[in-house]
Amino acid sequence: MTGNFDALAADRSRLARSSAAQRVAEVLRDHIIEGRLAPGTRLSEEALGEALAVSRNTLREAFRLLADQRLVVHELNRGVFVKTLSPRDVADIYTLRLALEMAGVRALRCAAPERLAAVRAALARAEAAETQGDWGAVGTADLHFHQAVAGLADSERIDECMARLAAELRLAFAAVPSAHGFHEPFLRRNQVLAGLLESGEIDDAELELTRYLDDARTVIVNAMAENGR
Amino acid sequence: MTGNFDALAADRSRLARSSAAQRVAEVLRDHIIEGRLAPGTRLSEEALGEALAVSRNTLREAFRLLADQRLVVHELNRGVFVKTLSPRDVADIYTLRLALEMAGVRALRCAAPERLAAVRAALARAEAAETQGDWGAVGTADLHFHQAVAGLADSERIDECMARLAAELRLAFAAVPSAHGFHEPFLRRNQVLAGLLESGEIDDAELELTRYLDDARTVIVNAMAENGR
DNA sequence: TCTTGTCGGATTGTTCCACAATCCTCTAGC
DNA sequence: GCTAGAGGATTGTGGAACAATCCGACAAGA
Repeated sequence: MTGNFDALAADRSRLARSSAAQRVAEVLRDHIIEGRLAPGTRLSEEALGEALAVSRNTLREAFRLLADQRLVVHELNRGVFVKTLSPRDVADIYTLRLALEMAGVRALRCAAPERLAAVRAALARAEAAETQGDWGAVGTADLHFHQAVAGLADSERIDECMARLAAELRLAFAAVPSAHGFHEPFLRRNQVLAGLLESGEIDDAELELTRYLDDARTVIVNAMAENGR
Repeated sequence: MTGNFDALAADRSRLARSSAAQRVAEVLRDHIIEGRLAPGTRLSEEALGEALAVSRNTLREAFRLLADQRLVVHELNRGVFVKTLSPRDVADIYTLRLALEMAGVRALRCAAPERLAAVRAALARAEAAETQGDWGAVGTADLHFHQAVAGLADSERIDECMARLAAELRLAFAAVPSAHGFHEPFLRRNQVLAGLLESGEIDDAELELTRYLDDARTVIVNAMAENGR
């Protein structure tokens, strides 16, 4: 029998190389998330293939990957377009977010409290970014914080869903004019929520989470209504 | 201004033509779900392309679509394989299911009760299938019932997640030996759950749903443990 | 006998090209 | 002003070729 290499198996993911399609998808993803590719932009196969020096086939595979993450939409015989979020989409995203994060909070009822380490760490990163005035980083940490909350449910699929939602949320964040003004109050409430989780006040945490997401949704939807038209 | 054709817009999806890749994915999906392609089977690009009379390019696109639905897994330079569900996967699926269906139930607290129509309809189909002794159809109706429960949340994304989970659950159902023995008790509990929803006993419905999913998970995991080895 | 190095076949990853199918725009005609 | 149709541009699909990679078999050495 071979020795016990379970510890190594945990790092198996680091072995995974990536295909050209995956790398292309990653590049496009970053551009979309950071707003360098505006929503609604048509992604021409020929133009992009030339720009990135990959073939149309490879590019099309990358498009499929991005469509998974709902960052682009694919219309038959018309091509792929950078996703444009409607206020309805934002509301929908927050509905799913509530379901997933609520599952995390509920799981804490009968789970070891040391699972909160990831939540704590994300919150700390957000606070550090705040002191540096880097509100972009605060936004990133905020997403990680909420992914950690959902992660309390200890479910790969929930984590995957949240990761996808996080990418979509980036698009939504792009709609708010001031990152500082938007994130600052919610960072405070992240701290409140984390406190409730730490002290085991689950009922109150559920209530706070519900209100938190409701308020965030409202802020973004209103910002989109003003901005968009 | 044009007339109000919102009623027609609801049927817009029926207009959507489909690409060859989508049709190929559908065919493969059916074969996988019905167990004609055993879990773990390697799907050779060359062999399948010849069997279905499509090019490798098209087939690879179909594989991407199936990978989305988690019905196949793609390993770099090794190809795609029909997904093999582990007991851990089943447990994970039920964790996400609980989160999504719970969101539906909770939404009923402040939603019009006529939203229950879809739930009622799915339950009726399950009962009709039972009287005909068609336990395969009962299984289908059971999935629709629970999709309808999650649908109470009125969220496209939740519906999409549930649809995906339903496909994965088909794989799990394949693990239980007797469709009758498996579905019969859960059909009874679907009726109980529906009754609680109809009468607005939301707290009890949440409790029943939690226990229901917990029991179903246990049954399937045990069946896999016996069957698999 | 067990381990390790190396080779070769088979399969996937990627590119390139060709052509059909479809969509969009623009124009001619009423 | 509106409709119908032509034309160009783009995507959908098929096919072939080569590179990269994996896997099993075989050989060499301890």
